[in-house]
Amino acid sequence: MSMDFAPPKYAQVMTAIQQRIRDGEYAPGDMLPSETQLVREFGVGRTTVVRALQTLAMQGWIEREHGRGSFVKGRPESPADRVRLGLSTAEHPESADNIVSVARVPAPRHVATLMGVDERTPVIARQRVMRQGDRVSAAETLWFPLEIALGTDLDKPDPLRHGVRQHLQAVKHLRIDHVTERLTARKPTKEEAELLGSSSPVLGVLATVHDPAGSVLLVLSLALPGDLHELEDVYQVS
Amino acid sequence: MSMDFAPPKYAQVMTAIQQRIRDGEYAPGDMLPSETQLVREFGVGRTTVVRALQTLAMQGWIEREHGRGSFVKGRPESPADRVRLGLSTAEHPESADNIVSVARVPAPRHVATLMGVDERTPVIARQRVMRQGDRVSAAETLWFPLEIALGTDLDKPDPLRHGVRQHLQAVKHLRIDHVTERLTARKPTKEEAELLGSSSPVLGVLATVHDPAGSVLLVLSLALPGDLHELEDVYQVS
DNA sequence: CTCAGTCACTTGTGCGGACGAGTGGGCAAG
DNA sequence: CTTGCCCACTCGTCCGCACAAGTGACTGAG
Repeated sequence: MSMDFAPPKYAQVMTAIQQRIRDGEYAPGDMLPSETQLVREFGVGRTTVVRALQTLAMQGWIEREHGRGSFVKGRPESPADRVRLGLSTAEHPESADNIVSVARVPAPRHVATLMGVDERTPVIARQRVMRQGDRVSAAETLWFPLEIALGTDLDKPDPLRHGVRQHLQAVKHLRIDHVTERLTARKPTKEEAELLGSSSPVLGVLATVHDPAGSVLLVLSLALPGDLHELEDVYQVS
Repeated sequence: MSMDFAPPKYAQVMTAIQQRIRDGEYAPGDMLPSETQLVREFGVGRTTVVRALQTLAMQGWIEREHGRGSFVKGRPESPADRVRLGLSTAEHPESADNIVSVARVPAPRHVATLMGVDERTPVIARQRVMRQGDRVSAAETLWFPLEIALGTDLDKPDPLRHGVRQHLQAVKHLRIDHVTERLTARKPTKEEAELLGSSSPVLGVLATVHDPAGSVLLVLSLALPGDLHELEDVYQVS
């Protein structure tokens, strides 16, 4: 007996209605069938229909007006689905040709500050580049506290085929919980300019990656040439 | 009889639990009282308790585990509460000393593209600066389609004491619904460099401001010197 | 004509009950 | 000691019902 999973009924009602909105059968502004009609159509109780509709309303698919009905709003805009630069960098797999250097170095001041350690404490610096065609499209340095890198391959110049995040999770059961990003416009450093082959302005991203307890797993510095990168963000005005 | 509003019971249960989490009575990781216990404590039906708990879970206050119980996660972090540069610019009141020029000019290419009109269509350009102490901390230009500016004071060089958003709302009942922002690093234009007194890299923000129907109310170009501005963003990793 | 009342319809909230399913501890057989 | 079963407890879902409250159209009194 396979007994394959049936999703709960309220979810079935939700996906059915979402599909009809996507298909244009229910257009924005239209009034949905009343709860009673949906009860009859799907053969479920009103509790179930109401739960489906209220969840859709919370997700922004529809609007409900007391005494009038439920109305289609459309596909919900992802609420500020900002690009997560720090995270995607930590997840990107490496290959042999994008690792520039891996070394044990004294922490520069801004990195030490973010890690909460003294300046010049030794840390692991892992420098990489991203390529777009034959042009270097980004230069990045990942800084790890020694105790994090201990026992991992993060301090070795071999490429991590599954990305930094996976490696930390698999080898030391360290989990990324949240990321703080600071973004500014600046001139590239000499090193970055050399790697990028240009000294025109870059977007500088400085991200601090934390575990659930708030400890710093790594600090990440990213230089994105302004002529190659644009960050987009859409948001609703309340 | 005043009959003042009592919030619905499920909301009362929610706020009671939220309060206890804020007060530390329920600490992160703690197991909440079971649904049955909450039913007894608040004197409501299980439906009501479940609805409260499920809503709290959706908002990120707690986690529910089938067969084990409900557990405190903590105060939910505001989900990517990004700085809304475009919107705050549209809301900022003006004063006599920060308006640089107001003129009718042909739309430059990137502005025309965003407005969906032909290049060189006449538009209103309203150029302003922001000051921090005695230094100019930002240069911005607001571009309005003629039909939007028509009948408003947007094309007059007098300061709008309540900001552009208020003015559009008050005079023409136009409402801002959503904003699209594109952000990059670049060199300032000659004009911007002159206003800013420096040609070091700037964060360039290009925001398109829409009404509920999707029409463009204005396009906004912002130049923020990189050495004065840093954008910060914190996000949770699912 | 105007206005208030009625009525059918909508959603909002709430209850009690029922059954399913996951978890974890205790207990007895092996 | 280990294994497997049972049982109490948890949350997940669903039902039918009830009443409150907002809306809008229609209707009859004035």
